[in-house]
Order: sequence, then C-alpha cells, then structure tokens
Amino acid sequence: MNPTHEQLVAFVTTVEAGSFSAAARRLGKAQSLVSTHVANLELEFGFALFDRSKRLPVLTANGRRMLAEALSLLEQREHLLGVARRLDQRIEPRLRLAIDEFYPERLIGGLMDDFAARFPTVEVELHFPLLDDVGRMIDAGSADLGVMCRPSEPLATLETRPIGRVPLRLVCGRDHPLAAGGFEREDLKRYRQLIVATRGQRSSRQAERIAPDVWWVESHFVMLELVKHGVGWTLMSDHVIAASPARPELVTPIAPGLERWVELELGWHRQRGLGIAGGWLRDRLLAEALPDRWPPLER
Amino acid sequence: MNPTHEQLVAFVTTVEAGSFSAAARRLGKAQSLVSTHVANLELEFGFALFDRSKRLPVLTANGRRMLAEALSLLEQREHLLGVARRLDQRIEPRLRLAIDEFYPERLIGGLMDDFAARFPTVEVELHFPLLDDVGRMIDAGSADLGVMCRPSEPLATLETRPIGRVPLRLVCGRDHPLAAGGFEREDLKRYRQLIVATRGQRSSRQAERIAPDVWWVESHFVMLELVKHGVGWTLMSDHVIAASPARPELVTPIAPGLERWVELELGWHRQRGLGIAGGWLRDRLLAEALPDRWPPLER
DNA sequence: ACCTTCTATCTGGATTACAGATGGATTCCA
DNA sequence: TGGAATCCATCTGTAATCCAGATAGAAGGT
Repeated sequence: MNPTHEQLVAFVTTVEAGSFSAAARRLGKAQSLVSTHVANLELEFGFALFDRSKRLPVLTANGRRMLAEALSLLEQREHLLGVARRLDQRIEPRLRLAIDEFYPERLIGGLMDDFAARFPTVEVELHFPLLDDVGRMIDAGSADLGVMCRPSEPLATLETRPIGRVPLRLVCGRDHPLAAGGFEREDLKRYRQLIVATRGQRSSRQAERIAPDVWWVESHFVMLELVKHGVGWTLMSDHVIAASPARPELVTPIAPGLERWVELELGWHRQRGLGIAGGWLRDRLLAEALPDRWPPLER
Repeated sequence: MNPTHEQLVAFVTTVEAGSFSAAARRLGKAQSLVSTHVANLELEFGFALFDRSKRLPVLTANGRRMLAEALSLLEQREHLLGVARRLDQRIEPRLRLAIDEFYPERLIGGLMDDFAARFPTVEVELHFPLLDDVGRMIDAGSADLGVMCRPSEPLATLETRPIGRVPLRLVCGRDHPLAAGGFEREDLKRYRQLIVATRGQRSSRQAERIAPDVWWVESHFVMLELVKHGVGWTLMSDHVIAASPARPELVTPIAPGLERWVELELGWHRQRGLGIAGGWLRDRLLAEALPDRWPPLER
C-alpha cells in the first residue's frame, strides 16, 4: 500500500471541488488523471472513497474518514515544507501573487518597483484572478501571497491579515433613471443590479445584493460596458471605474444612506509560509495598508 | 518543492543506519538510489542535510531539524495507512512474520496450522532473522508482526506486549574444564564466553557478558560448533541446543547461582497496525504465552 | 429532444526510476 | 606503509511509469 502525494491531493481536491472534472480544472491536470488517481487510491485502500452511482461522485462514510486523515497528512507535509523554506537561506527564485481587482493598482506599482530593485533575481507572477478564488489559489499552491476580499467562510489553511477597505460608489449609465440622483435607498430595488462574480462565488456574494433583479457577470470591464448601456446599476471602486473604457459614459450619482465598501485582506499559506522575498513583500503590504480617506474622482 | 515519500524514507533511513550504503542494504535498494534521493532532497530544500567531508555522512543542524519533521510526517502517513487498513474489510493477501530464534519453533507449528486453515488465501513469509533486528524490520516495513528479545532501547514506533521468557542453560564441550560441574559462578570468568550478536547489536548485548574474554558470533549453529570444540562456553535455550547438530557433544553442567533467561515480546507497528489475519495471529500468540516451567531436555 | 457536462477507458509519446558498473576516496588492519 | 574493505558520487541503459488528449457513454438541465 503506497499512496502517493498526488493521489491524496487528487482525492482531497475532488471533495473540495465537487467532481473529478472540477478538481482537474483546479489542479491544471487532465480529467482522466484525477479520475485514475482516485480510482487507484481506492484499489490500494481496498474500499470505495466515492459513490459513483450518480453523475457526480459523493463521498462514502469510509471516504469521509480517509478525508480527515488525508487533510491531516497534507497539512503535516506543508508544515515540513514550511520548515524547509525557513531554513533555506536562499532568496526564492519565483513569487506568485494573486491580487483581487478591487485592490488599487496604483498602490502596487511603486511597491513592485522597490521589490524589483531589492530582489532582481526573483521571477514574479502577478495574477488578477476572477475565474479563480485568491484564497483557493493559495490553498492549492498556485499562488504564494494574495490580496483578497474577506471571505464569508475563511479557509483554515490560510494566515490572513486585514489591510483596509475600498469604498464603493454607485455607478450607472448617463441615461439611467438613477443618473440624476435625488432618490431614496429603496429606489435602488426597482432597477436591476449587476454584481461581479464567478460561478463558484454566487453564494458568497449574496450579501452584496440589494435589488431583487440581479445579473451576475464574470468581468469588471464587461459589466461596466453593460452599465454604460443602461442594463442596470452596480457598486464599484474608483480605480476600476477610472480604468474602464466606458468611463466617459458612466456617472456616479450620490446615493444617500448607502455606504458600501470591500474589506480587503492579505493572505498566505499558514504551514507553507513564505520565502525571504515573499516575506519582505508581505511586510511591506501590511505596513502600507490602504488609506482611510479617498480623494474624489478626477473629472 | 516536491519531496517524495521515497526521498524522505531514504533520508530517515540513512540517519538510522549510519550511511547511504547501510540504508540501501536495509531498504533493499541500490546504494546509488539512496545517495541520489538524499542529494535531490537537499537540492529541493536548498540546504545540506548531511556533512559529507568525511567518509560517513553526518547530520547537519538543519538536517536534525528536518529529521524531526520527516519522522513526524512518516508517522502521520503510517497512521493514515493504519486507518485505511482497519477500514479495509478484506483479509490481507500477505503476512510477514519475523521471529527471533530464541522463540521455540514447536510452539509455532500448531499455531500456523490453525492459521493456514482459517486463512487459506494469505501468503505467509516466516523469517528468523539474525542479521537483522526484528524491531527494525517491523519499523522499516519489511515485517508486519514479530517476536523479539526485549530490547534495551525499545523503538517508539512499535506496540509491544511481553509473551514470556525462555530460560538459558550453560553449555560447553565435553572436554571443557567446566564440563564436570561443581564450580562457582566466579569460575565462569576464567574462560572465554561466546555470545550471539550481529554487528549492530554488540552494544545492546553487553549486559549479557559475564567473562572479560568474549567472542561475538553471528550464528547460533556456528557458535554451538565452536562451543563443541572447546573454544568457550555460552548460555543457550533448550530448543536451540536440541536442534543443533553439535548436540551429542555438548553438555549442560549445573551452574549454581546462575539463573538467566531471555525475555521475549510480540511487536507490531503502532500506526500501521495489522490486518484481520495479522490481528488474529497476534491475539493467538498473546493468548498462548510461553509456559512458566520447562520440561528437562531429553537425552 | 438537444445540449452540456461528467466519468471511465484507451493510446501514444515523453519522462522518470532504478539497478548495476565504475572510479576515487576514506578507513582499518596487519 | 601497503593492501583490503567499505563508502560515495557519477554514469549508462533498460524498463516502467506518467500524463495529456481523444473518445464513447451516461447523467442532468433546459
């Protein structure tokens, strides 16, 4: 009986993702690889981990029991890697950042300039994921450090610190009924609301909905295009609005009684830890938290 | 950074065995494989685990730190395997026993007869190791269940239960000065003592020495041949004496004040556990412990 | 009924794993 | 001091394994 790390990862990721195909997408592997890894694990163990009578695999009782063991083992392994990483006196060769699009880009520029000067040998990957969750990327090992919106259900494997919040403004098209302002908060419910979210995020984003009529869109830019055309209204941060090609056709009317913001936090893997360069960047990001007061948008 | 299970096993076994070559022998692998596994682990970690300036590798400070992590991880993995094994309702296909030669063979015959009837599909390996330590075999995974002498430094990874003791008799050749009997205990020190032990066991067997002049021999049978020829005397159990081709030329004089015996115990891997068949045999071996009184040797 | 998505199986190419041979160095013993 | 034994690192060749991608069948949703 010799289960491999990859088999255990395939098993655990299948449970978390809900299917072999979703697990494969998350891991960046072929679906057949995940399917085969789990099947081989079941052969080695001598019992089924999943019930496959329906289209989607469902954990068996034994599977639940082994899931607990596998999670524990993978956690222990991350711990070992974390210890090794801390003992490693070298600067890591690569750092992968995942930054939610709500985080203002202008804060990153100067910081990464300093980083480049200090760590010229580190290859940086800068992701602004939307189709993936930042927290899940860190958990899965495809990102080392990330800026994310505070999740409703935080992942236990992440170490997180709050770094501030970004205020959100009401945005609509010039011809939208809300464009002139002078309306009550209740009036917002009469018009369609657009919310940015990926397929897996709808449940966690339900708290953001105000209107009963909601469209979910997987792109900030596309959504603002729709807003420009009067499809509905949304709540968006200044820097995203400023960067949109639709900017000239967008208006941000005063919404009395509507103070909304996005709480952002920095996260990294608790056990895996960070290298020297990653630790430096984390400390800088924590030190330079978001400002409390925001300048008004330039016209 | 993706250390494999085999790399961690090679690392840990090298520490325990004292060298890459000894680890390779213990694992039944090529020396180059162990050497390469550890070297690759060091490349991944980014620091040396061993100091190789002398002929034998010596753990570095970082290596000691990683050893603790690796042992913990391997223990956790054994735990997972143990859980899987207990959930596995099938009878295991193979059971490997390692039995110290001090354990009387005649107690095994009937027991294994019952075992064969009850578990006809289980392939049994029966080892009577001398060049290997029973406890280490279980620890390393090359034996599932074992009968061993109580070690002076028990392995923490083993679950053990005492199963009795085997009395030892003084044995010498017919022409040896001690053959006639009628001597005091102090007289034993005047003659050479022969002790069975492998290379790694001398330190743990020091407690058995009575005479200052000791020969260490790696075979019960060879040792009794030497005793027959008057090279020295030894302490041995009845059943080993009875089975020796040298038996007719050996005598067992009464040694007043010399009560010696070997404490035997049953052991298995704490985390890895045992299957259904192995569990059955363990329970039978525990239930049928060694008798307290021994019949005299037949002439 | 049709489309989308999922799973299990199969194929082929690439990569990896490992045993064994070898040379150089260290250590021990006579 | 010299020879033998043992150890380690490197190299080679063979075999086995790994994985992506294609495919067919089934489940589920609209």
